Amino acid sequence: MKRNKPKYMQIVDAAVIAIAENGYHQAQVSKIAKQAGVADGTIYLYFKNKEDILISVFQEKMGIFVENLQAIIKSGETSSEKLGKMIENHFHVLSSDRHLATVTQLELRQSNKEIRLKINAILKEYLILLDQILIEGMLNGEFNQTMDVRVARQMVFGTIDEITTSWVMNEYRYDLMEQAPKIQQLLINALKA
Amino acid sequence: MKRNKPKYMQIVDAAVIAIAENGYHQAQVSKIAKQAGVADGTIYLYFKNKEDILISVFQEKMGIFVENLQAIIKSGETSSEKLGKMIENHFHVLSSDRHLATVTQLELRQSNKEIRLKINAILKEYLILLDQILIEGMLNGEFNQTMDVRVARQMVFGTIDEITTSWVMNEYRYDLMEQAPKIQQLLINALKA
Amino acid sequence: MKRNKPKYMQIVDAAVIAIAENGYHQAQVSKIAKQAGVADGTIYLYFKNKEDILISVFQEKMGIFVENLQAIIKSGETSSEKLGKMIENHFHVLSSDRHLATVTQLELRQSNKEIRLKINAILKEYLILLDQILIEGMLNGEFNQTMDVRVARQMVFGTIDEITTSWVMNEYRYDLMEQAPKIQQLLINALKA
Amino acid sequence: MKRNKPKYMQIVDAAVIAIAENGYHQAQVSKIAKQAGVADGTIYLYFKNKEDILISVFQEKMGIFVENLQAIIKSGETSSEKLGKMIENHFHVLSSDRHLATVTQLELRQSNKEIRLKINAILKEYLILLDQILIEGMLNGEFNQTMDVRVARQMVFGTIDEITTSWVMNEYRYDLMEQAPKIQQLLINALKA
DNA sequence: TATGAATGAGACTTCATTCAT
DNA sequence: TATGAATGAAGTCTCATTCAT
Repeated sequence: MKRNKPKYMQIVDAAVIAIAENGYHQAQVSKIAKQAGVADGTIYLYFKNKEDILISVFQEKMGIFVENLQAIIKSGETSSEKLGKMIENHFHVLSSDRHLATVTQLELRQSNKEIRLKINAILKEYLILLDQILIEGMLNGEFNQTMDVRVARQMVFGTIDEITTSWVMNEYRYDLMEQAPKIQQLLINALKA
Repeated sequence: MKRNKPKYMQIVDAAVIAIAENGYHQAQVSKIAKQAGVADGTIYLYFKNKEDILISVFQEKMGIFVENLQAIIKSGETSSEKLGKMIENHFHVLSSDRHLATVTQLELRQSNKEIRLKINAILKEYLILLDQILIEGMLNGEFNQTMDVRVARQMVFGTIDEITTSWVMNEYRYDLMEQAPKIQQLLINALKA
Repeated sequence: MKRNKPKYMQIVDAAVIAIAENGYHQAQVSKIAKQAGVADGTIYLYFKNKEDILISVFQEKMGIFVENLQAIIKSGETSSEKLGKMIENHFHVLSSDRHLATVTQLELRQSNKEIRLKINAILKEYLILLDQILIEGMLNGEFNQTMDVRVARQMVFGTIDEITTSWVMNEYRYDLMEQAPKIQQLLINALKA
Repeated sequence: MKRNKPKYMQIVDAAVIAIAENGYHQAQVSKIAKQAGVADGTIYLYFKNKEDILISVFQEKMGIFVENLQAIIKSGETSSEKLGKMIENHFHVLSSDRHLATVTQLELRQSNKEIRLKINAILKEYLILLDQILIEGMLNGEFNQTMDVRVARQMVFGTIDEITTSWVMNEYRYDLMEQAPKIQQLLINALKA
């Protein structure tokens, strides 16, 4: 299993840095290899092609969001609290790694449709967990029981994503974490029964 | 002024079609020229370079949104009604032109950071109008007077944008206009005093 | 029609020289372009890819053999004389253009199976004409009427080809044309009734 | 002496299979190693480089032809009979090992000029034996005493080689051995006094 | 002897842009 | 204005070979 070998994550991390610092189209395989401290050819012992690196970046990093969110869901609080914690977690992960934030919010979106479809498939796992929170809240009476879950999920994710992207495009000029309470309030207001 | 000559819009429209049909990275200048019925070189009599075509596409098409929204704002209804009409207008324009929807929601986002910054600058005009609606609603007591306008605007725009993008990625399988009332309800709920 | 434009043959001829002088695997597209006095990209206005250049080389040059052989067949002599003239023509064309001889006898044979299959298809036209001579000779009683035409054709072509290849591999050290009468005699002896 | 160690022939045989099954350019050292059941690096304990493997393949396999032909020459029959037996032997060896036939007739010819020169040097031993048969036949009056031995040899070898190559390119669709009598007749006719 | 992970040079092709007509 | 043939820079990936174990 390639993913367990040390160089796999070494290259994934190098890709994040290379893409963040050079931009998607200027992050040539040779730059990623140099950043990772390996030869160009070594990349291809761990990844099928350049596309595979990019998808792996998203996959590995998205894993952090998903794992944290799974823990949040199990935490046995109210649905509103879970939603709030999800937003905090999302902002926290990206606040702590600006390279990653730049890559996921700006650079990786420049990839072609094929890659973006694969990225979306990975994202789906995260969105399913979000749906869980929403449905749970509807069932336990916290959230509006007549709302359309898909639309609600798109509102929540769209809001989080837009806020994060703006923060990156504004070059992290303000504190992303500080935005969390305001958004929580707005979204919970929108959803509440 | 180049913009008033007939071939200017002819090329802009051709670009929308070429990009929608071939994808951003496969919409070479020669394809746009062919679609417009002009020679490759002619493009450069009207546009500085390829980037200039793409920005012009966004600029010309965004104008429709802005003009409509200006009319909506002047319509003298409640802020909630204005917000609702804005959403309807947004969905209506994109529903009526799937090529344009594909281009703005999917393809143009593959452009590099520089182009997207310019696109964002054009978008700003639209967002300022949205801010106007929100502030007006806060002043007249319809909306929560303590909310952060920027965050509220990002929620509204992020939600609209995410819903539209999902609709395009799902290949227009459902009716976008039908989503409007649900979103209006959620968003007005979120914002209301 | 690309083939009628002057640069088409210019590139084909440059390819023969570049391959003869550098060897098949060292005849990069950039070398062919340089030899032809055009930019690398210009090659791709006339040829689909590198493979297409190589096949075109064979096709265009093989045309000379075929045209000459067609004239020989029409010349109204005995079948033996036609066979003799075919051999002379074959040797004459390659004697007069050592670059071409090197390319067809040595270099082009290093190409992959796909290219070689296409080359063989082109060669087929030549071999069909050879079959015509043989069959005619069998019908008019000059050649053995019980022989297997395919085997006879393979003997004639195999002999010519082996002699030419040896001549090239021996770096043209002897006069190829001088070999013709000896081969004519042997082959006509083999075939005669 | 490396050649006597068991892994030497193991690798040579693996190379024949790997090249026959994958084609010359797709028979990477790693594939040959895998087919031989050894590590890539082990190859280099027995062979100087990849070229050395290919030449060794030809050398080892050519040995069969040469040994058989030496026995035929010693068999004390007429020169015509010896020539006939040579053809039969040639066809028999390749008929019995289609992998080998594919490799010698098609794949190995894709190698570069340098390798083919070395292969030709190995082939020379075989051709010298063929010359022996021809000269003997000329001296004892069976064959035409005025013919050019080199040309005659090229005719015989060129014919055999062309017939075998065609058989391989036609994917062994007909019986190679059945061709032998026809060729014997044609060639002996060509050579006879 | 044997392994196999790591190396790194090298080439085909695309496409935005130019400029002679 | 309009044309379109020509330009040429630039990047992904393969694979023979090495060498530490």
